[in-house]
Amino acid sequence: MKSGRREREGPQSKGFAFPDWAYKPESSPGSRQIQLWHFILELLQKEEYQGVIAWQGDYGEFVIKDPDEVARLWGIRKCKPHMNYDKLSRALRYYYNKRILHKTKGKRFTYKFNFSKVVLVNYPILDMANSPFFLAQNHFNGSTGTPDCSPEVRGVG
DNA sequence: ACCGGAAACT
DNA sequence: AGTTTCCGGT
Repeated sequence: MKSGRREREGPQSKGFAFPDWAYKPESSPGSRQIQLWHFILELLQKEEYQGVIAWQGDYGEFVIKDPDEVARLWGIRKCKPHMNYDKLSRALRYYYNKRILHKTKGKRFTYKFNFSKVVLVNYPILDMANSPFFLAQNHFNGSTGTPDCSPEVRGVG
């Protein structure tokens, strides 16, 4: 039988799930703040946000059901009170060239992840054996979405 | 709604 | 580098 870890699967998710190691606590080396695509993944992972953003359609495809709310939540996380969908979507558009995302044309508020890129670039799968991802996964899942500007995470020293 | 250049900010 | 802000164009 397969030795891989079981994939996360919500009760009502239609067979779609990320492998556990796709979850990462923070951003890639270089930037300290959470990245937008991490945040999107985070919302997508939680069932309480299925009315706001959810997987839909093809593999890796998701639809933003409530653009204003997603923008609001992103604004809270980044402490940008004036965030809106216009600006958030600009950030998503920068992912096109980076090949992290692309737009599903014709479908409103619908984008699609390029998992091969997202996964391979950000997580050295080959190094999974002794990677901190399995540990990080717990950290990630335990995250309640504390804003990066929160005093809790800001300066302790 | 969606696109992408340009400049500013971190 | 990864956005945030702004905006003219489709």
